[in-house]
Amino acid sequence: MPADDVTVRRPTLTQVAALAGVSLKTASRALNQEPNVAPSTGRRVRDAADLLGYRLNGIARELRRGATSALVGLVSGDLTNPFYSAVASGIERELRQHGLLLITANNDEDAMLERSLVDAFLERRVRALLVIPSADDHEYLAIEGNRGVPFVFLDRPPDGLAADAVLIDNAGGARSAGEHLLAAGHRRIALVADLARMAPQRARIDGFVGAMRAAGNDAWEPYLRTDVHDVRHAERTVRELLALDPAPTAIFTTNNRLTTGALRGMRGRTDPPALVGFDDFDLADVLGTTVVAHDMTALGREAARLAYERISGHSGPARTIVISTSIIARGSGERPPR
Amino acid sequence: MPADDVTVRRPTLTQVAALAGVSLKTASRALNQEPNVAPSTGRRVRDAADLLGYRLNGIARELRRGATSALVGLVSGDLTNPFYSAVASGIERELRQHGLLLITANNDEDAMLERSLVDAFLERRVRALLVIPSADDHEYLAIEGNRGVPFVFLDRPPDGLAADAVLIDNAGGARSAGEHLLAAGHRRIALVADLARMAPQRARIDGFVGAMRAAGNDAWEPYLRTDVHDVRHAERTVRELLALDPAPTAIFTTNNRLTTGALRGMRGRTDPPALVGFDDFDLADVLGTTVVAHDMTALGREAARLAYERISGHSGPARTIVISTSIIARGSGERPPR
DNA sequence: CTCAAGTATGACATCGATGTCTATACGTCC
DNA sequence: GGACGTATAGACATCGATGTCATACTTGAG
Repeated sequence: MPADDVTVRRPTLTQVAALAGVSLKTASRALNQEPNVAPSTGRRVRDAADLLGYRLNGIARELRRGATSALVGLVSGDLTNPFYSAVASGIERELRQHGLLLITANNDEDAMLERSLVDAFLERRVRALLVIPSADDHEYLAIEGNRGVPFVFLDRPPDGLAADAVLIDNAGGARSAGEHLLAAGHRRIALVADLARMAPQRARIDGFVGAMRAAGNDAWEPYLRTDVHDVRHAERTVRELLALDPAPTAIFTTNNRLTTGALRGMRGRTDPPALVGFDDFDLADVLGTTVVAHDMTALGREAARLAYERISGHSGPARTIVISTSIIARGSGERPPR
Repeated sequence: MPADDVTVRRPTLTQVAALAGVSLKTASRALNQEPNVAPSTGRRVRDAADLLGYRLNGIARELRRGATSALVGLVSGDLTNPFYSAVASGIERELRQHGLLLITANNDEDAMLERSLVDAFLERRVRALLVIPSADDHEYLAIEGNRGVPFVFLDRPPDGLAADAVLIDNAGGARSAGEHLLAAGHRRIALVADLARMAPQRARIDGFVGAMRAAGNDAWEPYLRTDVHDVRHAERTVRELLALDPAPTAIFTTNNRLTTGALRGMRGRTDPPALVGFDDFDLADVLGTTVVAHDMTALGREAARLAYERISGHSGPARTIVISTSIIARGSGERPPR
C-alpha cells in the first residue's frame, strides 16, 4: 500500500515528451502551436499530455521568458469598504482584457504593512503596481519606479515620487456640496471629515471651506469636525453636533463611512438636518440621501489603463487623471433650514 | 544619449556577487541569513545589493524550491457585491497570517470564464484554489484535486467532486425567516428568490417552504417568485406583488440584491408590507430592515483555514463547515399584517 | 540529376535562484 | 607536529520551460 502523504508531483513536459516518444523541444512546439510540427506528431504529444494530466508550469515559463509575470498588484485600504471594492472591480475587468491577473492585498491603512506588501509584490515581479496608499511618504518607491515597474496611485497622489495617478475631483466635489447647501438656505453647516492628514480629505475640507468663504459665510466655523475616522465616531460626533445650541441645520460628511455614521446619528429625529455625503452608496436612493457621486469603477478602469500603457512601453512624464463628481439630489440635501 | 526605450533589467544575484567579489552561492547565503558567512563578507554582499537596488527574483526561487508559489487563488462572482468582498477580505486576512497572498478574479457569473480563470490560476501554480462557483458542474476539477492542489468551495457546494466547502445554513436561515413572519401573524407571504438552479437559492426556498408547510399555511403559494436575478427585476417584481388583490402582507427576499430591489419597490408606500431579507447589509439598521444575518468574514476565514490545512499536508475526507445564521429584528420583519 | 530551399526534429544553453558536494584555511588537542 | 574538526567559500547540477542553432530528410526548380 502506498504511503498516504506522498505528494503527487505534476508531470513535466519532459515526461510528456518521453511518453510521446519525441524530444522535449518538439513537445514544447506541439503544445504551443508553433509551426513545423507534423500533424501526427502533434496529436501524439497532445494525447500524451492529456493522458498525464499535464499542465504548463507558468513559473518556469515566466522565468525563461523574461522573469516577469502576468500579474498586476493592487494594494488597497480595506476591501470591505465598497469604495475600494468598486475600484478593484474596475481594475480587474480592464486588466482581464489584456490577459493580466490582479493580485490584491489590504494594507489595513497601515503604512508599515503597505510597505511590506509592496515588497512582496515586487518580489513576485508584478508587471505593474497599483496603490491606494495609506503611507504618507512614497519616496522609497522611487528606485523601483526607475527599474521598469510602473506605479499608479489611486485616490491619493504620490508623495516624493513622480508617478501616474488617478484622482477624484475632491475639492470641486466638496465645493459643490457646500454651494448646494448654501443654495438651500443653510448657514450653520457642519463639516464632518476624516483624518485631515490624508490628501483627499484635506482637499475636500478645502473645497468646502472655499465655498463658504466665497459666499461670505462663517457660521459654519463652530461646526468643523475633523479626524473622525470610523462609523461609530461619526455617529457620536453627529449626535454631539445636534445637541449644540444653536445646532447646525445641515451636515456635510466627507466620505461614505462618515455618511453612514451620520445617518445612524440622525436616526429617529423628527427634524433631521440637511445632509450631503461625499461618495455615493447603495440604497442612498431608498434613504433619500443627497451625495457627491463619482464613478468608482471608472477610477479603477483608468488606473488599469494607465498601468497597461506603461507596461506596453509607453514612456513619458507622469500623468494625472481626475475623475469628475456630480451632485445627486435625493432629498436630504434639499431640506431647508429649520 | 541613450535610447529611451531600453528596458532597465533588474540586477541579478550574479551581479551582486561579482560586485562584492564573492561567488554566487556565497551571495545567496549572505542575503538569506544562512550560517557560515563571515560578518565582513555578509556586509560586503549586502552593500553591493543595496547599491545595485537588487531585489530577489521570487519566480526563480519558486521554480527552484518546488515550482509552487505562495499564492492562493479566489474565483468569485462579483467583487462589487458586498457579500463577495466581505468574504474576500476574510480570506485575505487569514492567508496573510501564513505569508500567503490572494489573487482574485471575477467570473462575472459566467461558467466558461470561471473555467478559464481556474486554468490561469493553476498554471500559475497556486497553492490552493478557493471558488465561489457559478458553474454547475465541477467535475473538470477532479483531476486537479488529486494532484495536490486543494480546492475549497464557498457558499455553494461542489458538484461532481469531493472537496472542502464552507456553506451558510441556508435552509435553517430561510426557515427561521418564514417562522418569524408567521409569528408576526402573516399568512400571505411572498417569496422573492434568485435563480432556483443555484443550490443556495434552492435551499433557501426549501427552508421557507418547509416553515410554511409545518405551520399548515398555504396562503403564500400564489406569491412565489423565483429566478429574479437582479435589483431592477426584484423592484419590478415587488411592485407587481403589491398591486395584486389580495396583496401579500409580507415579503421574504433571499439575498441582498433582492432585498435592495424590494426596498426600492416598496419606497414611498404608506402601508409597506413586512420584509425580511437574507444577508445583512450596511445601513439595514438605519432602514430598520429585519434580516437573516451570517458572518461573511468568518465564511472567508474558515475557507482560508481549510485551504491552509490542506496546504500544510492535512489529508483526509472532504470537510464541510456550515456558518450559522441569526435573525436580526429591526422593525420591518415585525410589522403586523394590515 | 543536382542543388537550394523548406520542413521536421533534436541537442544544448539559458532564465535566476538554491541544494549538494567539495576544497581550503585555521585552530585545537594530544 | 600531525590529525582532525569547524568555519568559510566556491563549483556544479538543478527546477521546467523556451530560444538558438544544427541536422536529417523532403521537395521542387532548372
